[in-house]
Amino acid sequence: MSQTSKSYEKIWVTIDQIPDGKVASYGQIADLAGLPGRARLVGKSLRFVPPDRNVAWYKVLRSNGQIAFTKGSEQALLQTGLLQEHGVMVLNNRVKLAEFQWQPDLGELLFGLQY
DNA sequence: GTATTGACTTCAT
DNA sequence: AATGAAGCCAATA
Repeated sequence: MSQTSKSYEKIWVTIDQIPDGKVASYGQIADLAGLPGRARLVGKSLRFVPPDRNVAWYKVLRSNGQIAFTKGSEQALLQTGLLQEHGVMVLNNRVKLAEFQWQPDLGELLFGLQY
């Protein structure tokens, strides 16, 4: 097992903890996964997600609430649709973080990370 | 081994 | 609000 694949695992597990209707930023996920400063690694890892693993990549946004893809791109539109299906309002390629950013409490984190 | 790239973030214009 | 530079670090070439 390489160190990096373990990091990916932690990232994916962390993303799995984001409840429906909430979102998180790349940096936030990196921090919660025990990888402070590795925001870009989170983005990387999402390209490496195996197909058989369901990771809610669409709940991960930039630190300012914007979708990471170019506005109008196919991926951005897809992500927008998925977010809205899950109860997150998306306006002009952005989410209002004040309302929708995930604020994890200790209970949720411990429950998720024990696996 | 060096160089470039990017699903990022922050600070400064 | 918009844009750009710098910092960042693992993956690629």
